[in-house]
Amino acid sequence: MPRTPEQFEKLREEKRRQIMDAALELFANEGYHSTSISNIAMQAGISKGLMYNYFESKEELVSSIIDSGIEIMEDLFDPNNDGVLTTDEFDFFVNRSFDALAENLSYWKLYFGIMMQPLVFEIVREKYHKIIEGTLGLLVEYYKKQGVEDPESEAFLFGALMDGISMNYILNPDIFPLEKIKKTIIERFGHKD
Amino acid sequence: MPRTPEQFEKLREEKRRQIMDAALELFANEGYHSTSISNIAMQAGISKGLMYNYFESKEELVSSIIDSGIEIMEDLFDPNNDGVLTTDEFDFFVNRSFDALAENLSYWKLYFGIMMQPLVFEIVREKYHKIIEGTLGLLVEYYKKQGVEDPESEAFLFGALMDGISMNYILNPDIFPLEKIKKTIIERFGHKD
Amino acid sequence: MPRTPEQFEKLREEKRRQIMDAALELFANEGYHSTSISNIAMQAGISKGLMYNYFESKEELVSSIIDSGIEIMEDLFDPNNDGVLTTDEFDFFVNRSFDALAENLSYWKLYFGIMMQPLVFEIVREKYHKIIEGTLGLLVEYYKKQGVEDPESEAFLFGALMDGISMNYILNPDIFPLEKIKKTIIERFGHKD
Amino acid sequence: MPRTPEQFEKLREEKRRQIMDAALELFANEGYHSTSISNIAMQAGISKGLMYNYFESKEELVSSIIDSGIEIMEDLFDPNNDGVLTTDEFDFFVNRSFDALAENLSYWKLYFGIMMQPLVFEIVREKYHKIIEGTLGLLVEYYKKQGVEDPESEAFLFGALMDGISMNYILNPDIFPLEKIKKTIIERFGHKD
DNA sequence: CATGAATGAGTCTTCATTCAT
DNA sequence: TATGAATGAAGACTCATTCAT
Repeated sequence: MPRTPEQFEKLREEKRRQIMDAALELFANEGYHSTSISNIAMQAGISKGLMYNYFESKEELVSSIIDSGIEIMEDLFDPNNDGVLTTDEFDFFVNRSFDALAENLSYWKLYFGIMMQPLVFEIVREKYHKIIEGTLGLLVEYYKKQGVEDPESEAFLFGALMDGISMNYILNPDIFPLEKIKKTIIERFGHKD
Repeated sequence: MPRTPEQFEKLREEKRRQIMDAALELFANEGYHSTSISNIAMQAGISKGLMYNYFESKEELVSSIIDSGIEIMEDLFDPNNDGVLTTDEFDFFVNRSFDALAENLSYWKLYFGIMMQPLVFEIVREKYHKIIEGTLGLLVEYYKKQGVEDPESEAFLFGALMDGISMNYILNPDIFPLEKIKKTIIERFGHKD
Repeated sequence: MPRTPEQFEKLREEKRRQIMDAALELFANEGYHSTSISNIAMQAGISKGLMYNYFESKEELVSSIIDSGIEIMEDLFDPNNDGVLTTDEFDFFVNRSFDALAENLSYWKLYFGIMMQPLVFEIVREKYHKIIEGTLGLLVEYYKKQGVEDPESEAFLFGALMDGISMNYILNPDIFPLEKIKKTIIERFGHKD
Repeated sequence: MPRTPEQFEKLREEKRRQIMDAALELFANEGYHSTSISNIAMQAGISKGLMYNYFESKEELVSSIIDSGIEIMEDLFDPNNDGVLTTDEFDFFVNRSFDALAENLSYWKLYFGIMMQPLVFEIVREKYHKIIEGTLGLLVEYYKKQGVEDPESEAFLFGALMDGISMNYILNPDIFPLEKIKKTIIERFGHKD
């Protein structure tokens, strides 16, 4: 009695997730280039060939992982989707960002590792660019409303700070005082009065 | 007309430099893994075999490049080496840091690219850690003197900010308003009164 | 309402034919090695696994296709099976051969493609050898009766010509003047007086 | 004391030839797809990797072999290059063609094997097409001069015959009466009076 | 010192075939 | 009977490194 298409689809989705999880773990901890398909297959408990039943190539695999991370990221910003950031939303955004960072350390390791690799994955970088630009726009509007003198620079500065904090936390999660920093950020970069 | 040992040493050093420059250029623009020894030799105008006369391996080559970058970095901090940072020295440090960034973009691309690659360059990372710790110490002292409430967090924050700015500038040197940001940094993170 | 064994057998035979047709199409147009079982299954509208229910292996599949083609070929020769070729039968043979060629282009593409592949299909080749030998014998007898000086050579020549024409027509069906050539053949190689 | 560029060039050319010879042998006897780079390297007495020092890919290798065969082929036709075929040249051409066939059996096996493979090596096929067209043109002129009624068809017929003979001889060099056929060809297709 | 030919382990990928359901 | 997930052996190709000259 053969499985129904629905059963197959469900199995496929689960296995896909399983492979992506295994791959993310390895990519994050060993680097994309240093992780072989063999490694991934072993970690996922499957055969080498099976990976290609789920992903067309190593590149599509990492691209899928990144994409699925992007979705998380998108939810982070402007939760009610009205194109405007309130102070409460700003606070929420900072808090949520760092929570997400701590919760998905592997993903962010991979993300930063890839973003800093030249040439590779221009596609991925383009996707991020769009998100970043959107966010920057939101922030500029926010700082304008807050009466900041040079809102654009302020937005850049804040963005850089978020990146820097993320990077430092990723490299040294045990030492970096994320919680304290979080508060400071909100005070000094959120409410401009 | 045999050359003196000194002349030999000088020639050797020049050739080493020449290879390192070629390699840096390629590593920064194409990535470490995507750059082959062949590429480097071609770019340096020498033969593949000769490279191994100057560097034991690809890894030693990249390690040497990083090391030589570290020296530049070391000179940046605490110029008079007295273990104390004055406000003028702080300003100077910020300015010099960003100038160095703009001047040696390739090197910093490589540096960030490698720092985010796990496992591979643990050795390199250790060297950096030492420097960072030293610098952090200096900053903490500085902020203490400036009467900052939580000098340690402030030092971390400042460090993260510097990293974040560097990273953003590296990824988008044409867009990122480095000069404006530089001034803001000095105002907001240098003089605490 | 269970089916009778005969119905089963008929269904089986139909499905077999369906798979063979799909495979022939692909083998002929993409080549044997470039055609995967997946491709064939897809083209035949069945699953990969089911294919193995009807054919033991890819090789048996192609072998079956060839065999079924051989049967057509056998009917071409000596229609009344008396072991002797009359001039009318000769004419008929030439005409029928080329008609069959034009009608089953895919099959002949496959046939020639495989015949020129060494080693792989020795078995197939042996079967053909037998047919060819039989045909050659018939032709030799025919030319003897026609009073040709060296009937054996003439038979070889005629055989080579038929192959050559087939090959050229297969490679360039649009350019090759099959109809004209057909007539010439009959005139120059059929009636020797 | 390093080798001079000339020495290197000479060594390279020799090794290239050595690899091509090994590959031709295998391609001809086992088929292109059934011959692995490993096989070729073993046959040539070199390592797998070295092949790629001399040829960019398996396809470039076979393409080079074919190209070098084309050169032989080109010399066969119209030896004095005046664009006109005399009866003597026609005889010479037939003789030379079949001599070349017998001498380079491996090459012609490969050639026919590849020509009958669909899709693969369109490039190769295009090169041949040009040669064939040139030759056909020559033949048409030749038959016109000889007063043949339909010179174009005659040229096609002759071309097909040459191909067919080649094919049959390749498949059965021991049985096929090449010498006799050669004479017959010249008599029946060379001198039309 | 200098060259580039040579090696071989390792990489990604394909695909005929098997098997649980 | 029918499905497609799973396997694993094999293939083309890359590249850091060594070595004869």
